[in-house]
Amino acid sequence: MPELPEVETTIKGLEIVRNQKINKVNIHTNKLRFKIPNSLKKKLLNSKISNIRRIAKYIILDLDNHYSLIIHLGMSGRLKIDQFDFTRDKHDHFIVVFYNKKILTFNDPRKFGFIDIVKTISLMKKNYILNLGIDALSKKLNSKYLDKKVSRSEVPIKQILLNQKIISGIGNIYASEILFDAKISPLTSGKDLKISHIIKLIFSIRKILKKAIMHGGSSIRDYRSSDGTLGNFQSNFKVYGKEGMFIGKYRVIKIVQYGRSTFYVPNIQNNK
DNA sequence: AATGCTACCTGGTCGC
DNA sequence: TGCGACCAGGTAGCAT
Repeated sequence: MPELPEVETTIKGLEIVRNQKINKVNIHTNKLRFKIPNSLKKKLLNSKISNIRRIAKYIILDLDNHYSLIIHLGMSGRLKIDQFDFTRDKHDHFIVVFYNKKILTFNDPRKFGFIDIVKTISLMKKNYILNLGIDALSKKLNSKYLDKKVSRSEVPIKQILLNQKIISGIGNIYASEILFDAKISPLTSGKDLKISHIIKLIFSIRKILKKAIMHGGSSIRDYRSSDGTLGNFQSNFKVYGKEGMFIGKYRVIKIVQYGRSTFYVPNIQNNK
């Protein structure tokens, strides 16, 4: 579910617990993608959320005790905020209760997400953070950087967009949407991209992701931001999940690259 | 070093 | 209505 826009939307919904102090922590599932650190509960209790931020698709909750809680939503993870009428749902793995009665819940049917806690000062040394490429919405993402990264690569651009070590934040849905917007074929090797393609690509990355954030994240099946609002970007997908539909006189087709679905319109995405 | 593939896990949908 | 096959937003870790 969660690509950069969904994570960004989730984070906005978490603002309600900024500066709130943690009263209780319940861990119902010990192992998600990784084992939840034994010390996690102890470090969270009676600490206060001092900052809420995003690094790529990682949600970072900085605490006032010099630790940071890291949450990754994986494929199906969600954070919800409840108050008063809370009942534990299936797949609610991790529940944080604040002194102001707000309740933060991590729900993840497929358990591909994870939760970690580290000293804030060593956050950037964590391998999964350290190896991330430039954030898709960072101003540092420019044509010089991207060209350097891809100009000798045989890998198709669709796959390059999914490579978090090059650009972080883009996932399988927005990769298709971005390439359609840029009129670039997903099959194009990095080395075959001209600098003009790369400039267009960066423009489309920003345009598509910002638009998705404005719409509150995507809505594949039932995506909701943490305050329960339904994201509504799905209606704005041009090609993702639209196999067989027409755009003008051309059909959207679906192919599989590296085991992932790609949707595109060959006649439009012709690199011209 | 780069790259391609599998595994992790649950649930929804589709065809029979 | 039931059952199996297949698909789904991500990425670590392995083999090549």
